[in-house]
Amino acid sequence: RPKFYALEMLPYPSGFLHMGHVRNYAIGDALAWYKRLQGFNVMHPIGWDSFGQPAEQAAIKRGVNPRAWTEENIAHMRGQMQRLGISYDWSREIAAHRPEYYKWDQWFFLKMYERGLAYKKMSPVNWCPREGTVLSNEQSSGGICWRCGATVEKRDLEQWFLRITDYAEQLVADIKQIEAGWPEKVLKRQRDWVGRSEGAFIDFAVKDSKHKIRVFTTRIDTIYGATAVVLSTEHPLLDKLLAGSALKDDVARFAEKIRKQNAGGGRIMDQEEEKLGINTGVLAINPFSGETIPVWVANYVLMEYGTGAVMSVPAHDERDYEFAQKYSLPIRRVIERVSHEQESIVHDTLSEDQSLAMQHAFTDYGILVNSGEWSGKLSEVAMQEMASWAKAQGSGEAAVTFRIRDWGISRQRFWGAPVPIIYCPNCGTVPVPYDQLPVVLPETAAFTGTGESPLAGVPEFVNTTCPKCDGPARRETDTMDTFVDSSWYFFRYCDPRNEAAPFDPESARHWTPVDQYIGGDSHAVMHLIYTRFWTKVMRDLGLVSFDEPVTRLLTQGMVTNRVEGTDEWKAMSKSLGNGVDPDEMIAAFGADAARLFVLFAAPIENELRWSESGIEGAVRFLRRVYTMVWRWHERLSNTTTEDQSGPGLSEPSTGVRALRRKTHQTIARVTKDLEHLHFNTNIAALMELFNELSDFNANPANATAEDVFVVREALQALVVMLTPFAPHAAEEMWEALGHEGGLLKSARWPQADPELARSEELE
RNA sequence: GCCGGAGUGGCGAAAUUGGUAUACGCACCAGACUCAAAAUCUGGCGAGGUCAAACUCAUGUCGGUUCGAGUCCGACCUCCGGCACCA
Repeated sequence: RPKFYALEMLPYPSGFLHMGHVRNYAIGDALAWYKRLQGFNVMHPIGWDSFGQPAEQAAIKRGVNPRAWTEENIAHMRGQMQRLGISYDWSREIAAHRPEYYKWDQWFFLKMYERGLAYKKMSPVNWCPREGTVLSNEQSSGGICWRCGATVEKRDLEQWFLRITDYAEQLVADIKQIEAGWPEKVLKRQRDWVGRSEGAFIDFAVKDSKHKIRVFTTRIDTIYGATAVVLSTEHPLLDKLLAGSALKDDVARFAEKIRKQNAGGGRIMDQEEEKLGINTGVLAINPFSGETIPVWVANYVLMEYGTGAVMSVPAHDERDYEFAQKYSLPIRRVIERVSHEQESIVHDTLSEDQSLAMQHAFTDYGILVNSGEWSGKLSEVAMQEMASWAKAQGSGEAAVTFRIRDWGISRQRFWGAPVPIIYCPNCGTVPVPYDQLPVVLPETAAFTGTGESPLAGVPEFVNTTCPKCDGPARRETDTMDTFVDSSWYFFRYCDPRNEAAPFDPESARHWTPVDQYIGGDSHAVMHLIYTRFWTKVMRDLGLVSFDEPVTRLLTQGMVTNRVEGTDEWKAMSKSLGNGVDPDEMIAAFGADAARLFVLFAAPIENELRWSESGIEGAVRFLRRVYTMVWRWHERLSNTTTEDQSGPGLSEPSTGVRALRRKTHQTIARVTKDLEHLHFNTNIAALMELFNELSDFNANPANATAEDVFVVREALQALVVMLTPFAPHAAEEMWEALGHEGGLLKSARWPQADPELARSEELE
């Protein structure tokens, strides 16, 4: 049978399912059931993202053992999933905190280390003071901790990184392979995050010096308008350029002030921030015009992007314009607007007045003016030619830069996969040999919460022997970011008990890529970028043969509830007191009604507003269908050949024709909508079919053979099509209709007869 | 500021390629059943208008294309989300 891989995002075992999980799993299970009934061989696995901060926080605050705490949570949540009746293949269950899983995190780390993709460097890292740990760039976006919201600080630490920047180009280019199946808003955020930008590096020679300042620009066509070169306060050339200068101390003081503002409190500057700068007294030479322009240092130039230096073109860049206004730097216009009527007209000269009259930077493309031999050319043309010219002159080249930076995976935490590295006084940094994996976490450690790696306080872990020289050595005490665990877990499901490899490539060839992945869009950049990166690394290791791990992605909306005493709908949470306990819902209404409601109440990508009366409506519907099935139970389960022969040769009655038409129209509509995951309209269609059945109003006691036939046809279709949304009820009703061995054995997804589904008008 | 997405009853929402706007459900109203209530069943339910109908007006606003526009085009308004000195 053809395979289908339906996957929901790996949950963190916090201890309790919330309604967002219920929605997620109801969607995945509906799809899994639909595909099974269509004859697919469906893999529908689940597991646990069981490393991470909360277990450690529980250990710090309440002294519990993180492993025991985690296992208890998993046991409880597994029970909740089973009460919901999600059809998972429990034989494939995995958990990230178990050595048989994280052994392979370490294995991948070593493979990357061998290939130079994992490396260590001293680096200013994003530091969350509240949690006492390092965060990745993604996790500290906007200068606040993604988990606790604390303001992130900068600290210098030796950190392990994965070279995701080596794959930046592919992470953008390969989007075209998945754009048909992924939501545009996710792809957009990924593109933004990778931040690919085409432009050029240009070298400005420094007057009376052998040094050159390299800038990055996307607008080389504006270079004749450059009236300054501006460096970041962190720029490494700064000290050399200022050696012996009278202004040296002033500049150093300025840089220190800015550094304090930015690092202290970790605040990321925004556009409202005032631009501050200082003239270094150094002069640079524009390689195009030969003009000499001043070199400034300013707070608005970021060291982390491009080269940490820019050419300042106030006439054609808003930031440079603002900076020039403040410090009275010249503003020289070198691009003129092109209008369609006058595309051939060149404005070669502009008066000084016109330039000074600019109220804003003109940032569009246009025609170059006051640009020497390039005057009169269109921006698009000039950019290419000027980059080539610069290269020929040895003063630059066309270049592509990216915003994404390498993935820092070091965490000064206990509850994670240990980085499999040993430091030997003689041999230096030594990778743990593969046959010594896994590097097992000790049972416990001292949880001080101070930010020191807890593993550093466990001598029997730290002290080891060097694999190379057998001398005494120390283990690395950092653990890995938990996003490592979730970057490849769905490959492990294919072959979860393999002890010789993360998975057998054969089994991955069969099951992957994932046909449908379902989860919240909060993972649009972090998890979904990392897992795409990891897949490309696995491809280069020969483990998989494709570039992209997920063919179709669905991002579900949040489940919200009214906050007591307000008109606000917010995501359910304990602190707001607007949470709904899935177990209580199951106890009060049943798992099927809860699942039916969350799928019916809104399109899955929309926010879902919780409603008690809504779920009661789902109960009512299921009860009505039940009642009808039981009314017909006896007549339908005592099948005679006559009953199954169809409406015979006689002219069918209007009512019979109408019911059959509705039945087949519904089958066609539901089948089509399910392919597009429009569960809300599917369920509405099933309700319509049921209403039509009610209107048909035949009495089982004296129904004709024809009546029995059409009622059976309609009820069977209804029950089978209800299975993805209410599997328990459907199973029971299927048996009541006279079938033995259950739905999976005796039921198939119904087929629509287009002839019967044809609308009345056409007859 | 830039980039996405969305505006349809009291509410969640439907509406193939432009072709009966408001399917389905919730809430509400009336009736049946009941001593009564709940549950259940039946009917009603965009607004105005009428005994009832006819009719008029309604898919954020203003224009346009078309025999015909929720849907297409132009301008604008509002809300939600993302990014935010990325050169």
